[in-house]
Amino acid sequence: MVKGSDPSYLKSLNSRQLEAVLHYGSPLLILAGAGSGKTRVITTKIAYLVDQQQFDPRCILAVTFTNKAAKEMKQRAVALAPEAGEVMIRTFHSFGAWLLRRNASLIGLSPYFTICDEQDSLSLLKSAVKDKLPGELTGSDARRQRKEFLHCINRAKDCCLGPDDDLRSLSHHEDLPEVYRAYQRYLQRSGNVDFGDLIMRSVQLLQDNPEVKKRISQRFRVVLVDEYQDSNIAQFHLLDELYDKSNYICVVGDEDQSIYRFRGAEMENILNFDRTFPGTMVIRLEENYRSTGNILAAAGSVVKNNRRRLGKNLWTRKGEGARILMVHLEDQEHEARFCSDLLKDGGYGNTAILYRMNFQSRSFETLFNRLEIPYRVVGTLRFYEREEVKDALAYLVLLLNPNNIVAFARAIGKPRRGVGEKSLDKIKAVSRDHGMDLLAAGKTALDSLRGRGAGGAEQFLSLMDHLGERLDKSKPALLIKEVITKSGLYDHYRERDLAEGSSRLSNLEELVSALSEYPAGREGLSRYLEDISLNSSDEDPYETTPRVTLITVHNTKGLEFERVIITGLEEGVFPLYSGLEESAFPDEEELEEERRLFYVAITRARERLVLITCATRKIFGRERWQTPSVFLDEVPAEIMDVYGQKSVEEELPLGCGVFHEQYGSGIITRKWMQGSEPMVVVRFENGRSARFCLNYTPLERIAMDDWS
DNA sequence: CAGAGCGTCTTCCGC
DNA sequence: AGACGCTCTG
Repeated sequence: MVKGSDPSYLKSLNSRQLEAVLHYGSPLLILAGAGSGKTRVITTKIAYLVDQQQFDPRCILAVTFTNKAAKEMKQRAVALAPEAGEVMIRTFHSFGAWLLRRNASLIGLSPYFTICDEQDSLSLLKSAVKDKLPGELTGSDARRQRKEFLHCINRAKDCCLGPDDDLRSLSHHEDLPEVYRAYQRYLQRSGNVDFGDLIMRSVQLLQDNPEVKKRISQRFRVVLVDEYQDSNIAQFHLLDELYDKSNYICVVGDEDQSIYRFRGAEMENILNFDRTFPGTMVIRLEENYRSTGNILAAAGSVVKNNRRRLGKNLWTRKGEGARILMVHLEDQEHEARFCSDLLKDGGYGNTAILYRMNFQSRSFETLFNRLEIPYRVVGTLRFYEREEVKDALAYLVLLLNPNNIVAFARAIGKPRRGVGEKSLDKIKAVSRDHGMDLLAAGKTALDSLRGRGAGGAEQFLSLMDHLGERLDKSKPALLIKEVITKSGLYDHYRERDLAEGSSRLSNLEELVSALSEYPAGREGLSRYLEDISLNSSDEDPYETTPRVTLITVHNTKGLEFERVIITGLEEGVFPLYSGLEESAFPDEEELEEERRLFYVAITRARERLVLITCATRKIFGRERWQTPSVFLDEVPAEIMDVYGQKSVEEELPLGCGVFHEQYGSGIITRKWMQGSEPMVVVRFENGRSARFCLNYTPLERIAMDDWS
């Protein structure tokens, strides 16, 4: 079986990596530290299986976390062994979509079902709740409540729980089951699934249809999972359904990099893997090829404060490298200015500026635009989430799936045709009562529509008829072109561009060219729609000028940069306090997740690491005092250089003990800015409180033990 | 039914 | 500070 000599790609591996590549048989857990050559191991393993072990590539399934990672994995595997091109490499969600489409009829869906994003989900939920609980959710906080419900529903799906299951661990809201049920019914009727459904319904499909399960688990003899630390319970179930004792399963992950708890990731999956799959072999990859010694020391010293971990020790053959730079600044404008100063060395392409929340990019963008520093912002406003793009696509979505309520409402209402809520409700009612799709229902309801609505609806429906006739013959690019011109969207957006100085028309042109790569007919269109709904990053591959990268920490997963600047290292920002109240400190689990996030951020750096903390920051349009992140204390002082001084604020954070010459010892209970004057309220030992301006009143910081 | 004007509440992270 | 949704008016 095995060819005469080892292929060259095995020779460059270290012994642990080699062991992981060659292993076969029992379940395998690879604990791969940051920068330990994880992707290389997986791709080599794939290549080895198809190239040396003569596995049929179609028997191998590799699951990644992002489409970008999937793409990269395939490229690298193919570079090692061309046969790997046939291996199925997908994200969990994309695999779910594949499985559901092939078996759509078994679960009462058209194979052309559409995957809805959060916006679509919210609007579906709105209609569902309106029918179900009239008047219930119409208050001023209706939107907030819908979001809350949707959040719970998503979490339920992450756990594979349906509306009839016990949901009390998620929310005690008594309406949740009913809202969930109504929402699911709406999704089904509308021919939609959401992200959670892609996994949950796949699990159900396999559980309810033994013959499908048998077929699938016989096909995929080898299942590889990357980023296993971020899998959720539903994904675990899916894996469990695919698993068969005669199959080979291998998961790769790093519990220290588990950063998606907020959307249902379950660290227990990786922590318990060896118990769940008896006979598991565990291999640790601890040699780091990315970062200098000092950077690894910082990372290790931070993450060792976490209790929930399996533990590993990263090491490197590189030297200590440069010291870590820690910077105290006044506010986010100074933060941006400091970064621009660092960039005077011209290292645009080698530098990434990391932040916890997307909106933090603003101060950098403003300044960099002014200074003409080239930058790219990773992962904001996706192209297909733009209003005009969604508008045009709604017509095509509706062609493929004429039950799609969201797309129907969007398309018939944009541009304005005089069809409003009333007319729409009539059409929906006809569709429901007569069991016809929305386009057919529209025609039936035409007679009963009054006034402006009638003419508009008729015009719209005849356009859809015309497009429908061409659906199977025309290329998607031609169809969308026709949609844009004949629907009136072109005129609509030309006027708006003129009025607002925007460039939405050019986005529509971009849409046409994006579609031009897809083949004619339903299949091509359907493939395009799936690609855009599951693809997060659409980076321009023709990008050549070196640019600074502005990116959230979450988005840096799997990336590395020569120089990394982590900004906003302040209590409440990083670690983020999610509660609305200032006092909503994170619990231990949340804090550990934030710490892992910080760990991920640090380990993105190859050579240089800069940590920035500001004394004040504008949040929600209000200037707020900030306290340096607790994480900064966890980086060893002996490998850091400190720039800038601690401000008055940092020396006297909220809650610290202070001494006043006259009044004695007390504690700071409030802080705010009065104009440019920093003010505090101190509660003294005798129980009395007093207000001071820090510029005029000397307060000495003391340890709390001194007086309490 | 559509657009203007106004009040609200917000924004973590993302497949 | 800005987006969004709701209300009011033509």
